[in-house]
Amino acid sequence: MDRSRAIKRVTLRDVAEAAGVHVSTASRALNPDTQYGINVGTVERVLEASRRLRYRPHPLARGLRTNKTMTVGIVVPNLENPMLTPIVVGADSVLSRAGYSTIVGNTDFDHNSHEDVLRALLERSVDGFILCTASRADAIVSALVEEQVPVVLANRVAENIPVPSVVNDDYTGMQLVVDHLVELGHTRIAHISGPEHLSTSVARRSGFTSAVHTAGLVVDRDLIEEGDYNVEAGHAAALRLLGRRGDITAVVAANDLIAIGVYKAARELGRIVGGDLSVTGYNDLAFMDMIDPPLTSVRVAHHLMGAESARKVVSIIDGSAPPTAVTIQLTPTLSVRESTAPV
Amino acid sequence: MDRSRAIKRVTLRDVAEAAGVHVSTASRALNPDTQYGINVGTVERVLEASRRLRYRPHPLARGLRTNKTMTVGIVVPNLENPMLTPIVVGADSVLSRAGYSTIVGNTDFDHNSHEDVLRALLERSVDGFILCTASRADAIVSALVEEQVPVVLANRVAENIPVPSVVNDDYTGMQLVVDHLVELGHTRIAHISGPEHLSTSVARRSGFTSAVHTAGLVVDRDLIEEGDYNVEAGHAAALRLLGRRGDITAVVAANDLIAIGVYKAARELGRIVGGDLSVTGYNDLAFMDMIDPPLTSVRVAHHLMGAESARKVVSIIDGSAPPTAVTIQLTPTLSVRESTAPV
DNA sequence: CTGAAAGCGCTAACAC
DNA sequence: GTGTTAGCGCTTTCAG
Repeated sequence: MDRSRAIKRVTLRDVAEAAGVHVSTASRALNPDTQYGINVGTVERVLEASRRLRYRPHPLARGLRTNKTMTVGIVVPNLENPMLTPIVVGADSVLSRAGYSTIVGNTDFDHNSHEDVLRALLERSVDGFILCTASRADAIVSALVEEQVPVVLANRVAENIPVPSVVNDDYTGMQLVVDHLVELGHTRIAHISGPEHLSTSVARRSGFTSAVHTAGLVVDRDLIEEGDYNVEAGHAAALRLLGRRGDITAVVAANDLIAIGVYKAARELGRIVGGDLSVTGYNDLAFMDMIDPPLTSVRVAHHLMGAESARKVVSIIDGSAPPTAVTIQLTPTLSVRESTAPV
Repeated sequence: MDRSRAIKRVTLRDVAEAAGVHVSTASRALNPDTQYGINVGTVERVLEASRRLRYRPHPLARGLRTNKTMTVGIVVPNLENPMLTPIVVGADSVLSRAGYSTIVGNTDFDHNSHEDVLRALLERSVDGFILCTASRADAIVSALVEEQVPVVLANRVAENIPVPSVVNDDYTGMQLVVDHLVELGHTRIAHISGPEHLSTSVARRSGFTSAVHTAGLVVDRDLIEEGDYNVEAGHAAALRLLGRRGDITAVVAANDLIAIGVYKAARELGRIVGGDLSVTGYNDLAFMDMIDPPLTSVRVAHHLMGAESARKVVSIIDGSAPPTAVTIQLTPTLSVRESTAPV
């Protein structure tokens, strides 16, 4: 019984008594924002006592008073997707350094709805959110922002919602890919995009078409397919694409999972990836250099994305920055590997 | 200002007033454990009011009183390791269903020490821990257990510490691997183990030697190398191993990352994986079926591992099970792929 | 500059 | 059965 109290807590009261002052004085002495009006000697005594007794403020008690919990929720569509963990880790790194704890919310598993997960976190009184789950028109995000909850979007943006976002420059990423393929001599370049309701899909798709256009190539409507961001959808889309257009020499996939689906389809159709068919991915997940053939992919600064999102949400929470609708864009690079080859 | 209060909280007081009873009565009526001694009519009225006002108890206030926060900390050595996320997701799924929130602690990044992370979580008043970070002789885990903090170990066990664990049956997993190789006719089978201070390394290694022995083969000392659980260590160990023993036809790696390191070494030495050299991994990470050649690996029920750990820690927290030193072993299976072939 | 007192929202003795 | 009271540990008026 009373297990969690086995380590008896040192309270502010203990510190105050040890320093020979009142609790309220101790409280003020310990808080940098309020210790300005306290005798230096008193402050020193309280600090010393606090150190000696190893005092740690009780987060719940403090939270109850201040209505701040020093936790932020980071919500991801699927923690098992290896593109999301670096974002979480990057965010957690910054947050923990700033004294915040990170609560991870996973939406896809168990069919937890996005809204349920957010509600649950909100009830837990998180101080703010980093959302990797926004769709382009996201009513839930919109509601959150309207309720003045500190929110930062990562990876995806939402349209017409005044909220800061930290994303990859997907448009530029696609330019890199297309330029690379054009340099290799490709002229029939296809694209398998992600679902239209996600901003990444749209940005990558328009980056693709614009780059193809700039290269002086035709952007044929039937060179574009849409699929979900997973292997199966990539597989199906590639079968459709390569089935109806035998002249395609390169497929630009909107992410690595789709690219892997393309690999499977190519194998079934007797096409050689890195031989008569070039394939590119996006995100440059771990192991993409180990698959067969190693995948040319756009490297995204996911750690930085998480870190920047965290910095942003912290500054909004502590009021040092307004929650304005800015978008921080991170610059991608291209990892060229054997899945792309000259025509 | 006062952003987080934008959504004005409905308090128990509001519910009590709406139901025409005292707060304490409302509290009792709402708590299944205490509503036994309350008029059914009263209970009904309170419940109705609570529903109507959308009352949600304030977790901090409740936690301050009860010294329970309904959060558990799950600590992993590296969230970006794809073998750990399914454990986290499996645990989170069970925990959230039981009303708990999950706080993830990541130890490796930023050189956060194991102890620092645990202390931080403990100060946040988590109700219990799921640790994927235990070493065989872990003083920190030992201290935690002594302080009567509810702890469950996942994936790895600690020796001589009375604490429940949920792990894979690594011994059996290795039997599967060795039996498979022996069936293919291999007689010079090498092993690259993980670091000795981790229980998984020891279990897999002894499973390996015992199975080799059972098959009537010699367990040569110089057929075994030790390395960390990562690609570089696997690479280095494989170079040493294959360098000194040219007759090796199969390498059993203690995990998939080591196996990938073996792939690299084999390539450098002109050996063909799946041809004149068979290689096996352990964990069967995502994409291991897509690398070149597809890796034969031991499939571990990571989701289940997380889920079982969560069930266990919850039952310890709520007192329905004692924190006895039991070990739950999960049965692995073998995913046979092209990295293993007849001699 | 510091102490006293109130109270965040809740639960749990203790009355009646 | 239900109300009264106290208090979890902290911050923050308000006095002095």
